[in-house]
Amino acid sequence: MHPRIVDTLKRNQLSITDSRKKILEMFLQKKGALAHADIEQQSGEEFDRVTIYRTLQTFVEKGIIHTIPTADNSVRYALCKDDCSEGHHHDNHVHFMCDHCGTTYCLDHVTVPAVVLPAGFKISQVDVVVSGSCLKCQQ
Amino acid sequence: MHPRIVDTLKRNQLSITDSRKKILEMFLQKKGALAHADIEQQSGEEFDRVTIYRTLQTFVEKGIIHTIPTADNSVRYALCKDDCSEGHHHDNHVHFMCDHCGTTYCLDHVTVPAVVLPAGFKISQVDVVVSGSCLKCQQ
DNA sequence: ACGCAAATGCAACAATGTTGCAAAATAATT
DNA sequence: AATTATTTTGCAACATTGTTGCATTTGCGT
Ligand SMILES: [Mn+2]
Ligand SMILES: [Mn+2]
Ligand SMILES: [Zn+2]
Ligand SMILES: [Zn+2]
Repeated sequence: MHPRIVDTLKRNQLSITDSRKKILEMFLQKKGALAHADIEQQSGEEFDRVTIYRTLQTFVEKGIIHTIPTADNSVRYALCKDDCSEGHHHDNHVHFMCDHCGTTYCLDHVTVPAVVLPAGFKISQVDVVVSGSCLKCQQ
Repeated sequence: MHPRIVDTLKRNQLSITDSRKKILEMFLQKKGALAHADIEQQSGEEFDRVTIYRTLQTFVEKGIIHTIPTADNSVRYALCKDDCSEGHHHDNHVHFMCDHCGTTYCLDHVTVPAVVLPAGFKISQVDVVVSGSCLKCQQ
């Protein structure tokens, strides 16, 4: 088991349960975005669907993972960097989704560009989601 | 009835039906994004849910409307400009969704900024979706 | 007006997500 | 370590969203 797991849960005042350990481990290993369905498949009947929904919700609230908007409106999740905390996400990087294999990447080193809007719009968050083909799927 | 309705349908080789006329009229009047649910409510039992799904699908394919990715992963649609055509959308403008009232705007005059990705990623589309509070909801 | 092609409505289904509540697991206390 | 208090889980039931097949209806070209 990944050493950071128990640590992360404790730091966020979450009790250490099997499902939380397992789901957090998936994110630490996979190193990419996961959808609810991915987790359900990979865990293979081990946990109830509802538990997975609630665990993901909790992780998002605590700033452990963030949601990723995608062009096809499917919900994906990925690990946050350390500076996210309860109710305060700072994941202002670009996301990429491969049209071919569906893999979703957090491009941590590509920050979202500044956007200038007409007067009257107050910006709270800018999401940039790029689609195309990824490294593996280049033909 | 809006004069452009029949024209638009004919130009796209679509037969003129009640549901298509009515749904297209909603987009021409509303001047903003519509969700499937909005259309269902506004049309009030007039059409079957399935017909609305199929009409929206057809309009997207023909380049009459485009989908809008949102931070909360709900599906919205808005009118395309005239230069979109069957299978070829050119709606590369920024979208704004108000956290307060939920209204979604096409900011036609704000083009999406260029994004530079690490080598290996081939870009086919960039979506920028901004959240915040809109003109009406400014406190 | 007629016949063909396309669109619609209905039913049935699938996928995704939410809620209430009793049982089980975890954490805190003695 | 045993007991109690608190959280979390699993289950069932339900809601929402979207898809598919097929018979019926509608629109369109002749
Ligand atoms: Mn990310
Ligand atoms: Mn738009
Ligand atoms: Zn790929
Ligand atoms: Zn608003």
